[in-house]
Amino acid sequence: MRIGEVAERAGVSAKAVRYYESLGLLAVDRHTNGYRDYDESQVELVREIRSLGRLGIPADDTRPFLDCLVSGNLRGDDCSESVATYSATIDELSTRIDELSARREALRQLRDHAVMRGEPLCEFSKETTSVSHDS
Amino acid sequence: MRIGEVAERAGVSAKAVRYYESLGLLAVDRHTNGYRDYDESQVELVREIRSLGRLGIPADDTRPFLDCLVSGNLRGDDCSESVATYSATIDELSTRIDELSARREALRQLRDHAVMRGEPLCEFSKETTSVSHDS
DNA sequence: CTTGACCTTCCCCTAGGGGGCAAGGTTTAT
DNA sequence: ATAAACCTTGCCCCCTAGGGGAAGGTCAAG
Repeated sequence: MRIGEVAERAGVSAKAVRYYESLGLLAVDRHTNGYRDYDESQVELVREIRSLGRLGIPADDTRPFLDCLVSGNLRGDDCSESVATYSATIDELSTRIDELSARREALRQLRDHAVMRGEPLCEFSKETTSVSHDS
Repeated sequence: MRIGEVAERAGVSAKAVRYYESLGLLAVDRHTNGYRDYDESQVELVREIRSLGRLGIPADDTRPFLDCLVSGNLRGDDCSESVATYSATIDELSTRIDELSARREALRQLRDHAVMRGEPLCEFSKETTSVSHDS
């Protein structure tokens, strides 16, 4: 099977498949004319990389799942290393979410203070102040 | 003033200062020997870029704040364009936080299902199952 | 004169590919 | 046989926000 068919069946671009290979995630045979030659199991591997990518797991961190599949397991997460990767990714996401939430809160304060300085001391501002949903 | 002093006083690296210039955020004079020559106000601009960066506002999006300062305002957010940038950044952060939260929830489900498959049908598993704080 | 601190430009690196180009292989239709 | 159409190959540049380092110019002090 050539790269175009693999890409289509896995739902990614041929460029992405070559990129995964460049990361060492796929060991690809070559035809006599230099074309890459894939088999069915590698379509599954590309799908695994892709679906983990959608979950925010970087391609470089998918090796446990790929090894798990290559070892004969039906699912990439049927190995303890894969589950550990899940947990590590969850922790990283939590850290990231906390950071972004703190930034958002800081920005809201800055914005509110700026708006207050911009509309200073309007005694009857209740009528003109927007009460709509805040962003 | 040369770049090293600007960098030190603004709390960034000289590389960062050159990078800001390459983005068109700073208009920098040159000495006769080719060295960049800065004045006090540009230290303030670099500080503004840096502090906005810490809030998650990309350097490229700091122009309203810099223009506001250059126009003579004491604060970079004393202009409506700056406040609009605050709001836009808040919205982007909210979108990003929602995405990450959804990913985290999906990962938790996958992890929990994987763990259940890995420890199948343990009738007296209550004693051995960890009750500690989940990650 | 030389050392050391500081400056300059230039190039490669990050994650995950996207876009594009020139060259060459394959297949099908005429 | 050949042309069109499509596929594949490698290669290079692009994105963040600079970091690291090379190769070399400039200046003050010893």
